[in-house]
Amino acid sequence: MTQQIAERRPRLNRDRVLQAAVALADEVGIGPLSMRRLAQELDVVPMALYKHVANKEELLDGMVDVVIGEIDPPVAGADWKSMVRLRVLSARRVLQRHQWARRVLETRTNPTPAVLGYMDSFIGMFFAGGFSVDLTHHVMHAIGSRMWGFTQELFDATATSDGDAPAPVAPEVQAAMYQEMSANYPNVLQVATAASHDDGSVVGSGCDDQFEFEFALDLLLDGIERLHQLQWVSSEHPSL
Amino acid sequence: MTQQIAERRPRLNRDRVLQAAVALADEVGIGPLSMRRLAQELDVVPMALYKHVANKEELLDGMVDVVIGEIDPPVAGADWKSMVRLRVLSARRVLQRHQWARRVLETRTNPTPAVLGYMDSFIGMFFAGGFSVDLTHHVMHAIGSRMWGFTQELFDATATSDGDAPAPVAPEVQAAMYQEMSANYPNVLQVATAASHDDGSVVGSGCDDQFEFEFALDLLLDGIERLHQLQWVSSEHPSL
DNA sequence: ACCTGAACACCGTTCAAGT
DNA sequence: ACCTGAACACCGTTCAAGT
Repeated sequence: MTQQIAERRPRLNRDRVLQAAVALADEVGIGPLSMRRLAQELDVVPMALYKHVANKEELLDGMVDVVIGEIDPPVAGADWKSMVRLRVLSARRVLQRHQWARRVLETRTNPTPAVLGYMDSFIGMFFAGGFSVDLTHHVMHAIGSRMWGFTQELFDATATSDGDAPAPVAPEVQAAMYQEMSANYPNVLQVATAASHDDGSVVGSGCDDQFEFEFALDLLLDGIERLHQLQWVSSEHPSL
Repeated sequence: MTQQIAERRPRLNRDRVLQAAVALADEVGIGPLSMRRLAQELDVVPMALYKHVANKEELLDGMVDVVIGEIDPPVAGADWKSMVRLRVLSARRVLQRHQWARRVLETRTNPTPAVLGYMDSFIGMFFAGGFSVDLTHHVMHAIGSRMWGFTQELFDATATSDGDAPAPVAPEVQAAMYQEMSANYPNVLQVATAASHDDGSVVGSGCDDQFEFEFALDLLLDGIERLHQLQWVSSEHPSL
């Protein structure tokens, strides 16, 4: 009898905890994800989680590992540039499915095995392309978070803190914003309106995130290719 | 008499709150900065702060504004490339004095006037250099957080979460780490050792952050210069 | 071996009251 | 006009106890 009831809630284990945490974060965002809330979701008392995860930091580490596991492995038999490009765009798709993951990734203080594994195979793509260790090192820094398929966009319109849809702005408020912008930030306004001339909003970001991401990625990849062809070495510190 | 005592603790105002918050964050880090702790530092009950700052988010906004105020204005009469470069490096010095500011900046959900002002004058440097609105827009995205003098470095060794110095690693632990790295992450190890061959550590980042920052910055600036010279326009979407 | 309950030391913020 | 005190609804985590 009690066994029957127990079966309706299978034994907790690390994996079930992590999967539930990822699902919960996907649903409600990272802010409301607390140990207590997660426990509740699993029909368990908060302290039960601590048998499977040392503390909240380790929970977040585990969640990151789950997400990284979803990134495609490198495609075989292509040149380094397309391998890198495709991998980055795959990572991007994954991180976009788990909006919270970007921020959590940024707050990890030391890399988990999954993170190191990803970096290792990423570096391997440059090595396979004949890059020197030296150039590869600098290139990894230059690519930075783009390696994970995102860039640090301050104030990206899609990322509201509470996970709600952006609040609709009343027309008169929009007009007032426009006034203030044109008086104080004419350059910002010019760029913003040019970027969103085909959608209705004035200050909202009407620009194509994916295009911007690829623009910057290709700018970097082309620069990197040039350095590689020139057999650039850092010890000489020449102008690029 | 009571007036005498009151003079030893001058009236609170918004500026005093923000200055104290910045000083406290500089000292103890952003984690321990709570409304309660800040109030204590100001010899005041927590709720007293709420007369000068609507809530904690607004406090953080204000702190960001204080920091941005320390960035040098653009130097006059130089070409766009050196103007941008110098400004970014000035921002970098400021953000390095206030280590917490990077993370706080990243969590702002909508820009404060100081942020908009900085962006506006940043965009102005490209306009003054003859850039089209279109190219300027994409360039701003590509530069991203580098505009503020930092890049999103996951796991940078200087940023421990608690603000303590990195824990010293016992030699035998270091040896074990080396073993594990060479077995599982040979590429990471190769890059890491090459970068730190002149300092003692094996896995610690012995690389020159400033060099890496400028490497990536110049890679971008050179690519941007090339596009500008070619009068690149996004509507044609040519290969870069 | 795994889960529970009660407790501790924190948060940000509200409300009504004091001066 | 500004500051206070008590309270509320949350946190992560400890410890000792249950099964």
